[in-house]
Amino acid sequence: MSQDYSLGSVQTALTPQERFEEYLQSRGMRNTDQRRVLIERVFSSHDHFDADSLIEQLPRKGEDGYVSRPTVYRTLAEFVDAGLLRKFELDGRAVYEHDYGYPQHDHLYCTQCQKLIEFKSDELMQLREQVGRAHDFRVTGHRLIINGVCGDCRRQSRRPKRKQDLI
Amino acid sequence: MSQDYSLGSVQTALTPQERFEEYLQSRGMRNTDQRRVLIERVFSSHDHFDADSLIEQLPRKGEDGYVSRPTVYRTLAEFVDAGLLRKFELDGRAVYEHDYGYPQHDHLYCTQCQKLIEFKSDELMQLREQVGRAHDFRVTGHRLIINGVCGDCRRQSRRPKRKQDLI
DNA sequence: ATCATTGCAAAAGATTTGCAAGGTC
DNA sequence: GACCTTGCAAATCTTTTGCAATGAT
Repeated sequence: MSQDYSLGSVQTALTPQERFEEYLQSRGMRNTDQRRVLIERVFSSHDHFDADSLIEQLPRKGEDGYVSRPTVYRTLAEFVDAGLLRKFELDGRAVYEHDYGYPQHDHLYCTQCQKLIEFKSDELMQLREQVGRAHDFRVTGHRLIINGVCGDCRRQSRRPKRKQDLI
Repeated sequence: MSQDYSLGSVQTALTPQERFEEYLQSRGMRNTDQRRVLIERVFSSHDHFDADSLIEQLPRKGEDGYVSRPTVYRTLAEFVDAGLLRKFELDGRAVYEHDYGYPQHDHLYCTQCQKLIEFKSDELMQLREQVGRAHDFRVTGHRLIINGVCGDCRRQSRRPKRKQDLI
């Protein structure tokens, strides 16, 4: 039901479920089976995901616990609104990750295997404030993605080259 | 025909037009009226733009110099390939900016007026290498967008608050 | 003459919306 | 019972693609 916030988590009083309940009540919104199914699924593992991969993990149409595609999109937007998820764009599609109870970080993106690797940098936070000051700009957030090739992919492509492979 | 590369430009031997000619010839591709119209329009000012805003600036269907939408998309992809333009995503759509003869930089994005402000940071370049090394990752590029509110927008919203405005 | 390029129409992919039916408080 | 939420179907928005006609070398 709940999940582990290991790697660098932050002290949080409420579970995502509880936090979302609060959010709903404060807005006169209602909790439903679909919202419960989604928050359960979304917070049961700490992977990055997009709407499609989330839907793949959910019960199909006709099965118990099915949630329609529009409702998935609507609910993901609510999770972002509630501060539970963070959303960003990658190759033209929306990608989501845990926000609530999870520290600010950025990503390395392997253009070979599409893997996202998280990293934290305090210097970057300083840098963004400094740049903001220099441009009369009130900074509220940022998004940094460093592209390249991860170690695994580099090792895989470095297979011994025979004569036939050349040219 | 040509344009100024003022603000922090880099020494370049060829105009974008010439550079593109080279690119085309090296690939057995042909130059056409459409490609000439587009390169002329794209490099006549140094703004960021998306496909739609570019098309708005071009002659309409029936007029002289018209370029169809698919050709605009195809040609923008060629410009990116040729190293003339850089492409990135903003709010779900593709945005282009000059790359050829223009130095590496990043952006402040005003979430109020959608303005993009360029800035350069050598520290960021160092930081990205450092992070790469720490994660066994060969860095090939990055994209940083700092969000916030620009000075103009802050001043506009800071209108004098009278008693009635409060609460 | 050959083969790249264009414009058209249509497709595709991701996300959003109108609305009647159903569910929650 | 009031009204929020859902699922469906369809719309939207941006970008891409198949293909026959056109154009460049």
